[in-house]
Amino acid sequence: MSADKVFEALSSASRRRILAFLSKTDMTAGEIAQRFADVMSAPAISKHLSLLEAAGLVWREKRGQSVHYGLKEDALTGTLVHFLGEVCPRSRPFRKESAEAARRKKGSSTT
Amino acid sequence: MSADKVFEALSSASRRRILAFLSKTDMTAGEIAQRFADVMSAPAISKHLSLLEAAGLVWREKRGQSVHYGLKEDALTGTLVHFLGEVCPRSRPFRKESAEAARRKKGSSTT
DNA sequence: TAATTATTTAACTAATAAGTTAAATAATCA
DNA sequence: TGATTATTTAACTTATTAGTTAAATAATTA
Repeated sequence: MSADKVFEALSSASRRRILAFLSKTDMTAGEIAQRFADVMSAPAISKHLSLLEAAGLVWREKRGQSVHYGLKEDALTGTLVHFLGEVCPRSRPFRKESAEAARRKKGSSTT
Repeated sequence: MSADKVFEALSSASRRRILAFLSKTDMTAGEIAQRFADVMSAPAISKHLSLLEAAGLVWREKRGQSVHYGLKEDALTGTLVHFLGEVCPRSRPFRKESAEAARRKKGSSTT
């Protein structure tokens, strides 16, 4: 679950697309492979999923014949937010976004 | 300034260290090279800086003999926050971090 | 102008990555 | 058991990356 592995995993547009696809719901390897069949073979998807799992960004669970994969949102956001904290401790846009998120969360009580 | 180039740029631990080093203040290519001299040559640093600039993560300005580089925080946070929004629209840790950031910003008025 | 300093470019090497197809493994079902 | 389905592993190819040293470029100064 090192930052190295996370950023390595995120460096591929294919893997980022897989993560985005998983954001809606978890899915089997076959479903994911089918979704990207126009662009990549099933073994290629399988390798991407292994790498994503090694980076700690997805979980994997075998159920019967299929293997289900799901996003580990906390690992992803944790790493990126931590990195942002290191590199831009006082970034304006991040704080802006943060303030918005906090506002949405609380309703308009802080407005 | 594509997300592709940003994630590509961030995939290297060396480049992430350069970014973190630039977070304190901007610096000349020579100063940066000196900082990492134990681990990498000046031409290697120069290539990393070019790549970071191509990704839109740093600016470059020639002043006299030297070339100064500085972090473009907004580009970095913008890309990562946008990506998080796509992949984990309702991530808990991000919101938690967001709430903290908002709190720090406002003082303890919301506590 | 010649020498020095700062940085980048060129040419190269070694390692790694992303994809391929074919074969192996594992679970289910007739 | 044998066939089918789902997924992964193996073996391989091609392209890219990160680094190297040596040479080129550009600005400054003696």
